[in-house]
Amino acid sequence: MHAFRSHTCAELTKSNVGETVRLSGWVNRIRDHGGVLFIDLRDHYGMTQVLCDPDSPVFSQVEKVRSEWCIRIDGTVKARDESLINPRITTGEIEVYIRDIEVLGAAAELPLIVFGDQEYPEETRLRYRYLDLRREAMQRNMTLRSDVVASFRRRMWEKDFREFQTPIITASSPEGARDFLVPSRLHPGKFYALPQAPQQFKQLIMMSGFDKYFQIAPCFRDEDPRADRSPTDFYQLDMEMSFVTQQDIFDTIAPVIAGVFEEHGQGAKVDDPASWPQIPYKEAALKYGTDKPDLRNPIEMQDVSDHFRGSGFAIFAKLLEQDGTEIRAIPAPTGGSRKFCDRMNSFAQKEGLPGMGYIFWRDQGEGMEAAGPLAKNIGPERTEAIREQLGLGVGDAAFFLGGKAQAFERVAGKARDVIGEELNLTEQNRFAFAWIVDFPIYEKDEETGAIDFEHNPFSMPQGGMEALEGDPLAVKGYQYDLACNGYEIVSGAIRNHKPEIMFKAFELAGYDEAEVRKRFGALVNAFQYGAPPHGGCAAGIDRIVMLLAGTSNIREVIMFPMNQRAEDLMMNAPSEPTSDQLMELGLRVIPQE
RNA sequence: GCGGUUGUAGCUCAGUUGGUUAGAGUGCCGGCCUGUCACGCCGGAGGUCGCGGGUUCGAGCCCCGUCAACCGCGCCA
Repeated sequence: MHAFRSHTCAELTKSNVGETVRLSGWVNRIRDHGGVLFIDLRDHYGMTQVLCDPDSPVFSQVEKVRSEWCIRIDGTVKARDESLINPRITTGEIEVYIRDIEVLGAAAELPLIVFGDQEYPEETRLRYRYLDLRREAMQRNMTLRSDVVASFRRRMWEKDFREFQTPIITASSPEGARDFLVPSRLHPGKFYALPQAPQQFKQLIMMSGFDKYFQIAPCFRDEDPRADRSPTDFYQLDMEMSFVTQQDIFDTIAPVIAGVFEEHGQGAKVDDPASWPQIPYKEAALKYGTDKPDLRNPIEMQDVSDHFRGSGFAIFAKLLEQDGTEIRAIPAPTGGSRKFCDRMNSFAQKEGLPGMGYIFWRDQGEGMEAAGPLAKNIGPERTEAIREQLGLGVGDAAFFLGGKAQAFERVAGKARDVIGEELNLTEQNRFAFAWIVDFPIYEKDEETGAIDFEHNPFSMPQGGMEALEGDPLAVKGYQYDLACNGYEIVSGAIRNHKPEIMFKAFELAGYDEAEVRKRFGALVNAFQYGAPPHGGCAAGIDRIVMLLAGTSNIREVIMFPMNQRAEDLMMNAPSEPTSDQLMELGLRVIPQE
């Protein structure tokens, strides 16, 4: 017999009754009845009830066993009495009578209990990740992750993409985020960098004639984390194609994404990729207040500035006299109660805005009555015009935010989410996708007035060289994101493969040719030797798995994540180097305050 | 860097208006129990109330500072 097991803990059925078997696993739960003692033995695959009584030669040893000990048992498979069958486990028809036991690994008192759904502080979970990962939900999440990656690979291979690995220790590639630097021992004073993405390499792979590339690629960025953003490193399905238009990229990757969501979405509705809308960035900002809208929520915001211009509501009327200001309405069907409106108003205040004016319409005997502080101030005619524009009626409400879009848009978008959720307007059990297109290439720094790249500098401007001759802020790129349920899950572009357009694009952002050659030398050089038009995208693996697992915390789907301060509590990283290491690298650490 | 929330037993949490000896569940240790599957019953150990200072006759609770965790902003695809 095998040293550790003849079967897994999920395998035994009625058909094995009478057999002598060997199982290994962890003690999930013990039920000691004095005479008879039950143990739920657990492994990756499932659970088997094993039992023991004083007739067993090893009873006294089995009695000593505790939760999470790793043990091996030999025993006889017994059928359970009809009344004792446990339908909740696959092995519920049988149990194994223990005749021999070997303790493979005893366990000390546990900092967290594997069995059950008890919640634990993340600090504990991360410090003892190997225990946390034993839990059913984490076993499920990590298995899902592996299956999703496998599914992506299979779907890409089926489309004739090839997977290539690109360097991890490489040159700093200034793409916007902060680099992780790696000191060079052979070249004291010089540093490698970890790639923020395989961006330049994949473009060079296109230069090299490979046509269709993909990779499940680690990306490294030294930025602060969020619930949906892992610090330090994360994984992307990175892909690039030659001789393609933006639409070709969509047509290629959309079925891959949709397929993975169909396969692992547990029956949730997945919007048909052919029907995914393509929403210009500007329109998304207006309607949804974000470039990653949740389209399960039907609410669309509208510009209602005209109704407030010169109105009796002085705050808005005055605001509108300034340049670049507007009044935005968030319609809230079925939200027509003062209680709800007040709650949303205080939500806006908590988010740092002065507040959110509102109007709601209620039934008043012979007709509709508009209530709320705004309605009084602007009068019945304007109120009615607003109601008509927004298509609202009795029992509905509308919220209003004013000022420069930049100042309130983020909160407006968040309010839209909260309203949709609280009023049950946001559809459940659905994955709603939208391409966001026509991103601006440049943005203006509010303080300095300087023009800089809004995104990474690799995108082809729509209109090419000609477009770059005009107003930089009006230039759109062949650059796109895919949003799903309020998360950005894909980002990509048709690349700028013409050196002269590239130099011009950088010039507008204040970088001269020498600077571009220095920072993107490999690409610029390569582009001189017959560059094919190309483009691609990258899909966030962690975020996709997070959505499929139904969690909003990315650390639930990463095996060994960092905490909020980019520390690995389990491995004790980061840590201080030895002085020998520093010496060898020619480095000295400047003590911090 | 900034803001919010939280910090009480190994773990999850309660703790009233500032008032005597800080509680519960779970886990742990011991005892009883031959059909449980979140087994049950009895008993026990286990506490720097994050840390420091202050107010007060008296602080887990109020005040100031500080540290940590999470969430968010800035930042970042």
